[in-house]
Amino acid sequence: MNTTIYDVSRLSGVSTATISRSFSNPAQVRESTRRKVFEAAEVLHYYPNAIARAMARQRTDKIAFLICKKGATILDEFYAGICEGIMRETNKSDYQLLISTAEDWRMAANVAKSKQIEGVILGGNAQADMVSEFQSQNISVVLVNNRMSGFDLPAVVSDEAGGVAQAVEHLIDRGHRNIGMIAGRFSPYIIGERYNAFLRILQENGLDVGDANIKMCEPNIESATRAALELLDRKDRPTAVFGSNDVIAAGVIKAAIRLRLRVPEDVAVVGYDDSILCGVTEPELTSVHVNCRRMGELCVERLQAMLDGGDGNAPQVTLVSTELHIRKST
Amino acid sequence: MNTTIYDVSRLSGVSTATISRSFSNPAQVRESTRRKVFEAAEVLHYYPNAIARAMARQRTDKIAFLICKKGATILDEFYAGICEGIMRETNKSDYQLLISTAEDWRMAANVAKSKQIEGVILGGNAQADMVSEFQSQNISVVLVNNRMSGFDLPAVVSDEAGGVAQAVEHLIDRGHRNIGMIAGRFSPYIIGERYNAFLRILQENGLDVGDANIKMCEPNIESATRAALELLDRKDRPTAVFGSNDVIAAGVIKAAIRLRLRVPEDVAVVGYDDSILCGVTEPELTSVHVNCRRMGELCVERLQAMLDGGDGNAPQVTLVSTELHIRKST
DNA sequence: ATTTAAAATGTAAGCAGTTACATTAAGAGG
DNA sequence: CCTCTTAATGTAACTGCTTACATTTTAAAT
Repeated sequence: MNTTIYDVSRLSGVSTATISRSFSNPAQVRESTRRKVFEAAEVLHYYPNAIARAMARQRTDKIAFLICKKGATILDEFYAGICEGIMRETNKSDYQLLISTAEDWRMAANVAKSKQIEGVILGGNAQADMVSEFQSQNISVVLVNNRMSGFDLPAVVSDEAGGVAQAVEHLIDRGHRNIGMIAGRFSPYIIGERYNAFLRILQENGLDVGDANIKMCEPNIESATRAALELLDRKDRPTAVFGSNDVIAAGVIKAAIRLRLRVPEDVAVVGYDDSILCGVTEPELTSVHVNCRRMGELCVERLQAMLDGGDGNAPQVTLVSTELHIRKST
Repeated sequence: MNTTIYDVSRLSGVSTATISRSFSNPAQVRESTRRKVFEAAEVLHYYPNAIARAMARQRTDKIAFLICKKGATILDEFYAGICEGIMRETNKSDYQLLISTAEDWRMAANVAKSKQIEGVILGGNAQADMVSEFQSQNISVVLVNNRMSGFDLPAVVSDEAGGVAQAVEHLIDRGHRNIGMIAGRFSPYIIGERYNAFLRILQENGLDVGDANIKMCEPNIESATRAALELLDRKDRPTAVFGSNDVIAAGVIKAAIRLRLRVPEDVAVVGYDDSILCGVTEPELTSVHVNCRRMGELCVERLQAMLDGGDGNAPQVTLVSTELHIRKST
């Protein structure tokens, strides 16, 4: 079978306890002994068994990233970015990462329990039920790109207000006074943040917020294009439009092309997310860059801090700042 | 501490062996006994401990998806799709899924061993070294979107030749006789397949393959645009261009716009992957749809078949067929 | 009612580590 | 050279489940 710590013990003439210590806490073992141990381990191709270790330590070092979303595409560019950050940061540690969609929170909770997961990062629209289930099972939770009232949960979110400010103030700097918005119905949290921030920033700058200048649409490009056509096919149309994300903004550009409006001369467009689409539209799309990878990394850091004890003093909500990438659409 | 099988045994008056069987092999246990067991388990909130189970069975039920890629974006739309398929299929089973990038094969191998992974799905450009390491550790391997000579490995791949045929024959059907290609340097496997298929299909249809009609470029839209400008800025320019993927094809459309060529009247464009970009370009891009999700699912099925014994008779290479999604660019 | 085969259940020895506690070795100081 | 303190190592119980093997129950057949 596999070589075990006992085989190494036999060959090296050192007790299993010391071998165990050589691997997990080398400082406790004298240099010379340690060398004997590692030599024997080398010879036998010994590698500690994580399962047995988990069993004995009553710790699994397993964390999970659960994406609570339904629909065709779960891992869109945004969540893929977060996922990469999570993977990258997890790779640095000894933690193992499970990734799963979680349409059904009950299932997710069961999985977490039976798989002995110690902490989860919840992406998407996590439900309160789900969170309380995790908490009752003593599983640490970090939210990403979401917030949940009624729970004292650490969350890692992008600075939505700041991002919208960058986008809209850029338009204002360019001289625009009549600015519209198309808001796609993505997650409630995101849409709420961006919508509110948009209104607030216009107000702060003493600009008018006509109802007609804000349109809601479904989260796909066709719907966005339709909404933008309505918005732009008027004499008093806005001279600039903020799309609540890049897909929406791409729809605005499409609408402009159909109406034979020039971008950015007749109408400037700004998107959000700085996705791959930005290089594809004609003209290229100015957009708010969200540092998804950093968000993912921070989630793992938070979670590990909680699991390794300490936690307590960490700020509850970690804000990741955005950056405006200016391209030809403005 | 946690409730264990012994607690359930005590409360229900049934031996631990029978309790174990009630959970993992209910058929072996009489209905009435089983009920007693589950009742007690319910009362105690007992849930089997996967770690202990793995320890006792000498099986971990853990598989991993390793993406061997470097660069900024690992989880692009394509791999995200595969990943989703893998997650979905894994969710149906009792297997646990670890996901990791694997820039360094040596690291990957160590991880796999220490984390007691039983099988891996290798995406991207897996190296032969890596595969032999896994095999020597008795870890089952399935390749996805790749093939490796010298190894008798099961692989799940998209039908590249078929996909290219769909794209190019569609152009031929539309009356095009002078067809160009822009090939981005993505993974060697993919580019080789698509390039060769392109040549073969032109030949099969008795069409000329002038060297000038095929351009290589780096895998980004700027480089593709430059290559397309060269290709299209000639009197004898092709009337249709096949981009080796959607990003490349989007570059072709950009080039056409700059040269004031109308798409599809002056030049038709076909892409590959049917990504989110297709709805964004103006006009929308005809593209070869790859069923990534299905590929992911098939990987898991193959791997589980191998792990659960049987395997043997399964076809070594599983081909997933493509589908041409015709839009306005042709 | 008795025999017998099959089904259900129980007993207890692993699985491969960790770690509290006991023991021994190594230096330090007299 | 002998204490004494501290560092290093060893002993063995423990983690929670599975399963080969032993034993008991059940039901069918005589």
